[in-house]
Amino acid sequence: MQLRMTNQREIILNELRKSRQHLTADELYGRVKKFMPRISLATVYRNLETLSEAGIIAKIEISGRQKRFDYDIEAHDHIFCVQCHRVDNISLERGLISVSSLSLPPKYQITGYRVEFSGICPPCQKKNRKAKDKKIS
Amino acid sequence: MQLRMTNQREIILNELRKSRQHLTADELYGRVKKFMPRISLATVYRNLETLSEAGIIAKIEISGRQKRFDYDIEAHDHIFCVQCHRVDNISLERGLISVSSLSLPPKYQITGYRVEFSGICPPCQKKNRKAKDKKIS
DNA sequence: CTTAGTGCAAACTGTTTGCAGAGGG
DNA sequence: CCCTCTGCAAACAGTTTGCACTAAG
Repeated sequence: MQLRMTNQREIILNELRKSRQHLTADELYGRVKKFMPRISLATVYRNLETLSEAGIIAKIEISGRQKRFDYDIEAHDHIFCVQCHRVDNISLERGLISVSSLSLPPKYQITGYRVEFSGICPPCQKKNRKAKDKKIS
Repeated sequence: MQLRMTNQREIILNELRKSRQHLTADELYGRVKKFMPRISLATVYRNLETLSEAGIIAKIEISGRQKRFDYDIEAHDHIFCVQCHRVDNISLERGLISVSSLSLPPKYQITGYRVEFSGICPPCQKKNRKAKDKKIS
């Protein structure tokens, strides 16, 4: 089963890459629709799945209800905003953590690990400051 | 708004604690129904939400589609099985990772982090071995 | 008594799937 | 031409919610 570079697939990939963000399927759907108004959400889902299986993009499972997709397939970690759920990359030294950091090693056959920071993103910090100012005045 | 210790709440809490596992809402529903056949799944969801808001249990967001709930509210990390999605505790030295481990520090106001190992759990390893043996013979 | 909690069904969100037709290679 | 991909609608899984009734304190 070989991949075809259809118009919709190309636009989806382009939009994800140029966004430089970690978008959900429906965020991407919104962007892609501007170029291709008749595209269906199912097509976006199917392509994101296909592209991530092919290793062209990465599917990331982060706290929150929706899956997000990453244009960057290098191993790296993420930080997400607890308020708006935006996700950004962080570069945490790989190798800092290893199986040997585990006391009480589980009898699992380890395949990997993920580190996920949480916090408040700059835009939300700004929003909070404004809201607070309003309250006071 | 104060908490009442209802019968259903007590059984849910008991079952989660005595399981020593990280159960999903419907796994717990199945267990609780044995004692209280007319309980509704919505009640289980509501109570898990309430109990975790009250800090009596912990809600954990791990890879996979369903949320799981943890009887242990101490800060600790998890490992999950990529095959059966079972979740277990791991003890990773807290303090190993800190904001200062981040090169290129994001401008986030950091609130925490989670580490999630993945692997194949002992029962699944066993299952795999059996399946393989069958194939060969 | 008061008001938090319950059971039920219906709504909702995010995602997947069956199908008939379109279009890439 | 073949077979992957598409749009559409319907199905699905997990979770939440409105409502009238129940029961904890």
